[in-house]
Amino acid sequence: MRDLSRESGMSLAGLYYYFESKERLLFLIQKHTFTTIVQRLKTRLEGVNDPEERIRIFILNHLEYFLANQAAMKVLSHEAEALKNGFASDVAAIKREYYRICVGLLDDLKEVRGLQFATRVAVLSLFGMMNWIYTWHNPRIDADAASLAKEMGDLFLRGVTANGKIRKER
Amino acid sequence: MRDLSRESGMSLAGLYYYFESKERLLFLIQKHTFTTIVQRLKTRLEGVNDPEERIRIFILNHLEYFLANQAAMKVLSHEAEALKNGFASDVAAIKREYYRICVGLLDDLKEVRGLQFATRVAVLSLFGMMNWIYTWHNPRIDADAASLAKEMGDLFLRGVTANGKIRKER
DNA sequence: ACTTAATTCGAACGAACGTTCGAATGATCC
DNA sequence: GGATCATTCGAACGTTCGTTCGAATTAAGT
Repeated sequence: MRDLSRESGMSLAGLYYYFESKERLLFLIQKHTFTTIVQRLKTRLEGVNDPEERIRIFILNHLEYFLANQAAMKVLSHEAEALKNGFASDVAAIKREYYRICVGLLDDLKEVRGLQFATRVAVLSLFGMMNWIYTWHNPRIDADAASLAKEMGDLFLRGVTANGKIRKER
Repeated sequence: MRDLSRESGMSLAGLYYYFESKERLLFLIQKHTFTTIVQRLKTRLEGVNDPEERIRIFILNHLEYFLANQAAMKVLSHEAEALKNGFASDVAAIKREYYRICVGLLDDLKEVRGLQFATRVAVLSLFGMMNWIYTWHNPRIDADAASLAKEMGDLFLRGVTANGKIRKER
């Protein structure tokens, strides 16, 4: 809170005039963040019917937000379980909705293509892949969200062995 | 430190007889953990030459350790950057070695199979996939390390669209 | 101009945390 | 048994943190 006070220019006591506690402030940030991500995702998915393309949109939407707000997402990832029961359930509901959307996208792909895999593990692996980015992404070295979304999409959909195979004398 | 004191049965001051600071204790835990993982991996890789099999061993080794010490790995993931410069470099060296091993495994696969993909992104995506598990794995619901290693290995190597395709009337 | 409400802040409180100190206890060797 | 060293601990110190309080300042309405 003292850090926020310094950075925002408002006194420590002043912050408490607007936010009744540190926990409630964190709650508001989390709620706003996840609501925004879900909302943007829904807009982007409108009118797109191809299951694979929809999954790629999901990945791009997620990565774009994460990289645009990297510092914030780092905090949110770290404080994911910091909310006490009263606040936690509200945020958990939004997260669950987001999770369910991803499950839906994968199940659609499964049905259309006749695939067989554990959806839960696939979804959570995809989240891991995307969320972990806050630990390593360096704007000076690494590509932007669009490129990374393409690469991670290829990886998730086809794996390392099925992408960009080049001819090889044999 | 007070938590450790309570759980271990030794007094708070007693802990400081064995560990000169909280930071040094964290350093020792991190060093021991990562050294153990690397060491076990090297042993398991001996005598295995098939590049794909070697990657599957890497994944299994990682997941087994993570799930066997889930609580500990949760802390280590959270405190990854908590060490001040003096301690950090030592741990960073081991982590870098571990990272380089994984890069080597993927480059081998690339060469033998004539593949083309960004190794850095692939490795870090794989780490994300595996490390994120501490946020969701529930022993009562989810499979054990061996099954998950198989699933994540399939996913990483072939993606969701190339595994377990079932016949479908069309 | 005066009242009322909204906003802002310096200063402090109480709890938690990392750490230290000196004394007590236990073990070892002569 | 006494000297020496290792081990253990209760009690505290200094700092940081989340939070509160009362007063000061500003804005709004009549």
